[in-house]
Amino acid sequence: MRETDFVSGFARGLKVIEAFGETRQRLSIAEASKLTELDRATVRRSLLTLAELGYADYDGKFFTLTPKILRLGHAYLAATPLPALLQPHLDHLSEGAGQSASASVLDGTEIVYIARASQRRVMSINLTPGSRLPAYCASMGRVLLAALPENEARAVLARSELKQNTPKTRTDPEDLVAEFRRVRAEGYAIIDQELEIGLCSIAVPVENDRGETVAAINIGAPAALVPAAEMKERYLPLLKETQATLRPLLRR
Amino acid sequence: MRETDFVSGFARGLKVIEAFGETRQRLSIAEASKLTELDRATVRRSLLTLAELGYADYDGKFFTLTPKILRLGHAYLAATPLPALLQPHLDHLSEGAGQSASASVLDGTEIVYIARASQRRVMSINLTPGSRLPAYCASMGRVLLAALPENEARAVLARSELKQNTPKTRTDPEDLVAEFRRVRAEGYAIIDQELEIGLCSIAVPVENDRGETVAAINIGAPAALVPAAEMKERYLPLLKETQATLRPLLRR
DNA sequence: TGACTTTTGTTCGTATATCGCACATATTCG
DNA sequence: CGAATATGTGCGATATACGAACAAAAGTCA
Repeated sequence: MRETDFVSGFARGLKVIEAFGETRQRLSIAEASKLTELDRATVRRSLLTLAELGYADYDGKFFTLTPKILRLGHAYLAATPLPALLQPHLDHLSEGAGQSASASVLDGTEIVYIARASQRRVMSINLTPGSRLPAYCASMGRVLLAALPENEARAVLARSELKQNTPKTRTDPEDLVAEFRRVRAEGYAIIDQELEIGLCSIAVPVENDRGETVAAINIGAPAALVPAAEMKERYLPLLKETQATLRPLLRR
Repeated sequence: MRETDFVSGFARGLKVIEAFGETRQRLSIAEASKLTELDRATVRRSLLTLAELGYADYDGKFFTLTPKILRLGHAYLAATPLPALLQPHLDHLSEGAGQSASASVLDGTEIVYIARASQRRVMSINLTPGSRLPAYCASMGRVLLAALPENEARAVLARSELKQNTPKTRTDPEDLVAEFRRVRAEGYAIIDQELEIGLCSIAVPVENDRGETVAAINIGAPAALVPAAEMKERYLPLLKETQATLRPLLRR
């Protein structure tokens, strides 16, 4: 790609949109400038452009995103059949398990939630479609990484910041690669409080009719209610059942 | 706002992102150019920028959005507490009713889904967070419009394309304004196949502790299973219960 | 309170990047 | 093959970004 095939004004604007999120609902020009490391004048122009287009509100001091911004992510969710296809199965899964069920795909070193059926049970983590978690320490991430050729999985780990989130978090690349082999062989991954104390989850791949992994689904539960040792016997059958139901529905 | 406070390259890029969606998963440069009415060279630069940033894939012929694009809409969903707060209540509602439950807010002449709990039952409409429907003929839209001062509601109607979706669709502004009054007085709105034949729904406002309407929630059902006349007795109590549960949770 | 410091928002001139056109090239299809 | 359609590129006109300077507001402290 040539230098002139890049619209930096567009790239800068997208960066500004991403500066929201992370619990930051309202941003002043100066705050957005710091977060994006862009010049205040530039950020101001981007924000005013967003406001002019109706993607943001401006009260003279703070900018707030409007629901119109959802059109952008929705362009993906609507255009990709997968999320809509998975949703009812997640609802079923969630109801059957009495716990939250989610679906995600891999994007670089992170998993991205594309659909979710939550339960009333309050979890400290607030996940919605579009939420991201590091792949190496999430059950769906393990499943998705295990589906990659091993050198690619290693490359992702090399790019990942392997952080020790809890005392249980596994951060050794060789250890993780070995776990990927086990996941591939046994068809599921369990995370026991590696992401957050008190949170366990179990995931299986969603495969199309050719056996290619196109996403992952999981069930998450509080460790206090469901010990990691019980995750497999309680939820794996449900997940496998959903997996089998989905396979023939996924053509390509 | 001065002329130079607008970054047209950014605005053009956002338009290109929105060209996806509408069931269009893959777009060539020429297709995107037609949809956006932008010059091919411009669209090409925007698409290559998206690809360079990882928001799109390019196989040399077609561009496809990647899950990374969800970061943009997620910036709103994560920053706004409302969707996450409502989700578990929608799940509860959906489970209790055995039908899909949704929450939305008003954006101009349209309602935007911010959370949803769907049921296995297959509906022709595929709704996800970010989906949009015309407000005048949706149950949540009626509720949200009824919450506006009457002159504002009239202004929205004036800007709306009041389309006759089905023989049952009400399109007369005066008739609609009268219905808004009834909705305000009785606290709920029912749509009987005005949006689509075979689809009924009932909605109530979600109010904060000051009584201001901040969103709407609804339950939708196939007319074949639940006649419009039964919607009220079957689902209104559930909706009211949820409404009452939510009110004290919504501070401001 | 009032003077001083720091932070934030806005404006301006200019160097630079982008736009859209026109043309060149590539691909598709009858 | 030739027409039609799609994509890539060079260039002049135009729009944008940058950094600095200024203005205004907010915070700080005696």
